[in-house]
Amino acid sequence: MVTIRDVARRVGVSPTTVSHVMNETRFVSEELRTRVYQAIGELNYQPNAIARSLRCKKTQNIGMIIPDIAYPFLAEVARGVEDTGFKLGYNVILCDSNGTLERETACIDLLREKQVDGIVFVAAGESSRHVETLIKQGMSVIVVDRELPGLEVDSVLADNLQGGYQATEYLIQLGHRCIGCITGPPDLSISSQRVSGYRQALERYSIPLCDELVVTGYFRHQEGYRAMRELLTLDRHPTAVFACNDIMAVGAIRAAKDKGLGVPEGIAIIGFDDIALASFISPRLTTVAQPKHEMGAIAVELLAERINDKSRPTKKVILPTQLVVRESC
Amino acid sequence: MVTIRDVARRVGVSPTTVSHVMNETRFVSEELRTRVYQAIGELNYQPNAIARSLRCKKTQNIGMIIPDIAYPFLAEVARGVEDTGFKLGYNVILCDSNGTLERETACIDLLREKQVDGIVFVAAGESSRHVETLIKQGMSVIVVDRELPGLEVDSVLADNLQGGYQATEYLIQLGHRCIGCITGPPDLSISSQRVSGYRQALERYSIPLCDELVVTGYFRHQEGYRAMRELLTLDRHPTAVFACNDIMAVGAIRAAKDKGLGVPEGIAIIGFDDIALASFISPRLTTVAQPKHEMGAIAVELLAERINDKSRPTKKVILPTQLVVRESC
DNA sequence: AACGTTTAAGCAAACGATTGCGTAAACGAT
DNA sequence: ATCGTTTACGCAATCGTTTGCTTAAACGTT
Repeated sequence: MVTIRDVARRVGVSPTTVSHVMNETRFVSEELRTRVYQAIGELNYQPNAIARSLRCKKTQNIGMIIPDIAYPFLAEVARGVEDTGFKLGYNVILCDSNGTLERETACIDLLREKQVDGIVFVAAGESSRHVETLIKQGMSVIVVDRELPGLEVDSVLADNLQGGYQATEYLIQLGHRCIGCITGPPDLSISSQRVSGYRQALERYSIPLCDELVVTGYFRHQEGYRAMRELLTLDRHPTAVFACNDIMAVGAIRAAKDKGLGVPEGIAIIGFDDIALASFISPRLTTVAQPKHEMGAIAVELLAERINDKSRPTKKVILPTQLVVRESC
Repeated sequence: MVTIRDVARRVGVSPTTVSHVMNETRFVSEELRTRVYQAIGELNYQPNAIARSLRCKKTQNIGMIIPDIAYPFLAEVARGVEDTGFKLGYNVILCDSNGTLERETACIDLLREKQVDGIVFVAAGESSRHVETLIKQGMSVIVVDRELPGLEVDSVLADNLQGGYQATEYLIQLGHRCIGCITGPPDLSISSQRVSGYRQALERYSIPLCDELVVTGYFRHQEGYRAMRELLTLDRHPTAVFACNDIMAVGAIRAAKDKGLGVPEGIAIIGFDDIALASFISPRLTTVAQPKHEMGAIAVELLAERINDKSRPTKKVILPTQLVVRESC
């Protein structure tokens, strides 16, 4: 491995000077500067980020803990994180928590050992204990797509309440009066917020809400499928369904069709997220879009701010959702 | 920050001893050992991986360069990588190359600076120049889902030829004689291999192949859509289409339906990859499955082998594909 | 000519771990 | 009692940078 010392030796200067020309951190004569750069080129020298990190006490790495990188919504958020992380000079260490608290804790420990400058956190559940201690220990953290109640922490998420309202209102405006809802995990506020939006819309239009029309689907295809079947066994089954994310909507459409119900003729279905495939499946999925890439981008920006100023007051940014009308309703 | 020295001081021993009890790298008396562990607990000490990396010249980090983490197939491979990386004690630094050679090179440089122990590489194109120099410089590399011609490098990929053959043969066995093919980027061998499989199957069953039935789709939804429209304008349009990946198949189904053609009644469509959503969309997608998670897992295993033995001969593992019959044909 | 000031660069100590070598104490053998 | 061995641990160098403190040389002022 070629080190800064090798470069220095070849030019006939001290490592100090080489360091200074590379970082432009103090004046070096034109002549030396060019000679240093030349030597760097000739030796194909690349600075050792590990050594620098040790000395400077920052790694320019951030961790990203997410429950499942193969979950389309998260993958797109991750793209945003990686993208603007790259722009801001950070690399991201990916940690898949598999949705379990256990792995989550293991990831946190690993990332601490690796001395990441900050952590982008999409929690598995909504338990905030470990995040709390993490922050107390001085780690910079940004929480994405989660509400960790009672925790002073930067966060970014979509306006799930509004989104749920938009979805439901749209269904109501189409004339539906019996509207089902397939929720995510009940302990996730992003899910319950969407459901609240659903309830508020019903209330606003004086439609009585009926508990058996709300069934939990845990944000997974299979569960969307199962939940829809359940809804369809109801004596007076819904004419429209709000699925709290797109992949459950896909599962729900599947279930409807399996029962001989066309979408949207037989039953209307609206999703949430607006994943890439939404506009291509059949029927094209009407859904509520979250600004996924932007969420990732803002997350990293907030995190960078926090890293550079531990004492700035926490921010919580809530991004608007947008109804995307296609064919499934 | 609490260092190994703090622990040593509190126990009244040298840092050496603390290091040795932590790494179990030489005998330390039972009594000291427990006292050290106790101090570690009390101080909430966590070793600094950066310092260790500097000294030991390995980081236990691997880089993963991929064109797009939001591409479902790659996301699932990435899960495999992250998963078994975790098991083998590696963290993965995610680098999205955006499919451009430029970003790819930038990622490589960054990862070298960060001193990763190895790189999991899903190339944007099939240019092997930078990978070649990377390897020459002593970096451990595993190439996934790509063939880099004329390069001595470990690699893992599915048997795309077989997969293309399976898909096409299945269509033929269903009675189709006029079969279209929507390909990936022409310069990607994984795509051209699938097309070769397609051609071989036609040949095997003595079906004349017709060039206008083969149109390039670049592996993207929109292109799948566009390509299908193109196929449907043909005088004698195909009765079945092999799309070289699932998301193009989804786009193709969309295009067929937009033309009033039902799937599979009007036209049969088969995909490739078997992404998670494939079994839930309508119609359920018949496709050729790649062992995505396994590919990621094997990639990391091979990479770990290579890291531990630079001189072992290169391996190229080719995983079998599997026809998954559902409803779209 | 003597002395301060500026300019351009080097010395050496960090950063926090690991590890080859050395050593004091205890023990056993003669 | 002497000497070799074993046991259980410490010393200090090292990994490759960065950076506070110095310094030699050049220059300007009186």
